[in-house]
Amino acid sequence: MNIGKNRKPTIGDVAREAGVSMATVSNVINRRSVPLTADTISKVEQAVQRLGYRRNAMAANLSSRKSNELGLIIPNFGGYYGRFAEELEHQVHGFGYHLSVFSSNGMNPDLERRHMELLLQRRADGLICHGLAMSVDTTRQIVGEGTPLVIFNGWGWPSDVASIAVNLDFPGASAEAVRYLLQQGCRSVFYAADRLAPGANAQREQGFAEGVKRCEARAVGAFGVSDYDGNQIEQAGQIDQIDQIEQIVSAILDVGELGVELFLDQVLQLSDRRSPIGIYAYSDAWALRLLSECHARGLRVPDEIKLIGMDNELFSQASYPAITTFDMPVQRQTHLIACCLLQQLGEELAPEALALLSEARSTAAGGREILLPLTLLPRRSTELSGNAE
Amino acid sequence: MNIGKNRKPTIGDVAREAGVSMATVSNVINRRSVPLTADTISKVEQAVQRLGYRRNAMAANLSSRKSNELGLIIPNFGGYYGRFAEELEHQVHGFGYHLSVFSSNGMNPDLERRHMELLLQRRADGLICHGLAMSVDTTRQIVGEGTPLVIFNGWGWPSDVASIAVNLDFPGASAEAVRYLLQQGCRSVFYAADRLAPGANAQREQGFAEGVKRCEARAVGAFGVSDYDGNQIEQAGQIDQIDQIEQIVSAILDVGELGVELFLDQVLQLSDRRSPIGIYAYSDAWALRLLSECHARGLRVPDEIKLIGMDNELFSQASYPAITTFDMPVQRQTHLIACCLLQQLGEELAPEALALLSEARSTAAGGREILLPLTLLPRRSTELSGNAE
DNA sequence: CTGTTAGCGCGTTCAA
DNA sequence: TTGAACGCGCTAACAG
Repeated sequence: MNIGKNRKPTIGDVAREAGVSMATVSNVINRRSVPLTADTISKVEQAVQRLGYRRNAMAANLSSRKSNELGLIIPNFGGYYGRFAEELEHQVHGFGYHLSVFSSNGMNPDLERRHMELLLQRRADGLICHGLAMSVDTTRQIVGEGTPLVIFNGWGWPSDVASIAVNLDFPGASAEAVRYLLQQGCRSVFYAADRLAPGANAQREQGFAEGVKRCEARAVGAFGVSDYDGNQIEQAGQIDQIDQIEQIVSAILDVGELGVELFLDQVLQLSDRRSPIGIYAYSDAWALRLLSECHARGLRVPDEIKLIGMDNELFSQASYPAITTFDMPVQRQTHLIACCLLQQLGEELAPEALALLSEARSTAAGGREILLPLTLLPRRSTELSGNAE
Repeated sequence: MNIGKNRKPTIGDVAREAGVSMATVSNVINRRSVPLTADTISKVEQAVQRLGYRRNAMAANLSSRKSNELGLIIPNFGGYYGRFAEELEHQVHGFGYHLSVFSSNGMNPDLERRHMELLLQRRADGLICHGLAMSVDTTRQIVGEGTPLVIFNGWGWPSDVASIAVNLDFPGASAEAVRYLLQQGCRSVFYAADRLAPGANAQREQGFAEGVKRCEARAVGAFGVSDYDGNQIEQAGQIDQIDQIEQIVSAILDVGELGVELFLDQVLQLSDRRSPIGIYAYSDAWALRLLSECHARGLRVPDEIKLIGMDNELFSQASYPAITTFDMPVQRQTHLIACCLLQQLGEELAPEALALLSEARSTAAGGREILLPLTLLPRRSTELSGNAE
């Protein structure tokens, strides 16, 4: 069973053992389209079995100039990103690709760089990266040309470095959070930001501000004073129960920096307390911490405070009361990403996949920044009449 | 800057560009120990720069018969396992190794098999696997000999397939959970099992049962009737406040199968309700769900129900009341694993690392199953006088 | 110090 | 169908 000293059996060993040529062995192993005798096949397979042969991927890849490997770089393995990785792995596997997943440990630029360098040295066929901590220039320099790069949840990447970006619509979701909080009776709304978090906080802030502005415009419009913007008014038409709003108190506070206690202090101070306070948090994790702090202070959720999170983590449903949050369309996102990348790699996509892709592209900014909507999942933490706690 | 059509520059191109030989280029790139003229080095480096050369890892690995790659297979990317992966990556990188992480998606045997096969085809230098879903025989057949395999959180692996196992002491922790709950005044204790979970549930069950038995023995011993086991008595000596226990109600119930509602129903039915009920859950996730259900029923935690989880997830601290749980010594575990593996790969370990390793080995069962203790983190959910809720 | 050369294990011709 | 031969890009001896 052993050939030499410690050497693993090669295709040549198998050929000798089976009494055929190396080419034949290769053909059998790779299930080529060349016609092969059933006898030959079984001879080879038996030899493979006897010798315990396993193909050497490095040699195969070197020879065929293709690694069938895709690289994924995410900030961490938890929650959304973890689900993302698992789903994407599944998707690309259907096309014969492997996915190597690396965490940049909270968007550490050095780690990002290192992982990316490794993937390129391994001649990965394609790269999928979270909006990176590295500068555009650095990234451009590293990835150069030749290796397709798809960005997800990253904004403003020039086309010469990333072919496309598939993003979640955090701005839209944030505006929706504001709208929903107001609709549920809040007259003061706050965004619990986390500016150091490895995610799209800026997009959330922008969307939050936008949402506030939009509602104010609508309120003003209802009073016949002026309007903010024709288009905005149109969208504000969705806001049905807040016609009487005169003034909305709103603010963006960095809970990451303040901590939940100081954050809540400021929130309570800024709001007039004559209506429930709405808090939209950067993530479910922050929402949970805030919820806990409310409990500790005897602030009733959702009666006095209404909470919205983001990510639909398992614990947001398991907490008490369950936290309203946004569902992340991980599957749609990974599917689109896989399609984009595989297309660039010259794979044959199914017609429906192509249709989906071109549809998504058509609605994208410049065809290069696809935006996927998030779905609000209303739960107890934002209910109107608080039965909960 | 471009050589041919689409070909990436090779070491040969660099050599030509720099006016030196391929071997010299290789020496410069790999920072060999051979002495090199500063002039030569700069010539090569400039050529590398000009051409945008990047070493081809596949060719290098093929030639050197070493991949510098370690493979890690975990059931999922979340929580403990995610932290584990990141930490291990960090550890092995110090020795020039890369870590490729794969999730088996909740211990799917097919995925495990596929990932393992891939890693072996890539000629990974070593494997680190969570106690696998695959049978021992299957694993033995796949991994064969030649590639060192270290198991973590897996029990009963024969030495011919895995060189060593580095496990967390779930049995010990579970016994400790029982002891602690009783000490905190509980007279009925339950283990909320999850038999389908991709983790060491059996070990927890065993430890729980052991813990109960131990305490009963101690109680009986206190009444001078008989004892369970000399050694057990000795250990039971740690239990200081429960000498008067006459009878402990205890049970193991599969919350994964029952769901939290039915589980709690049964718990309430089985216990006499004259003292707080202690519940030790398979994981923090289950503990949180149970906590939520308690809230919903108006059961006060920790006054009426005391809860212990496992994993020290972020949310267990952020929930209300904060959940008592066990801290996982991720760093110690990954460090030991890295040391074991690197030693087998012939790397030079630091003396202190070697000392640590041999010490851990000496206390291990047969020297091949290292057991790492978990630390209980007492929090509000098990406090004596319940201020919380 | 530097250059030459022979593999590493496999894929892919192209005649036979 | 098969077999021999070349190339993938690099490393490792050894020879200068």
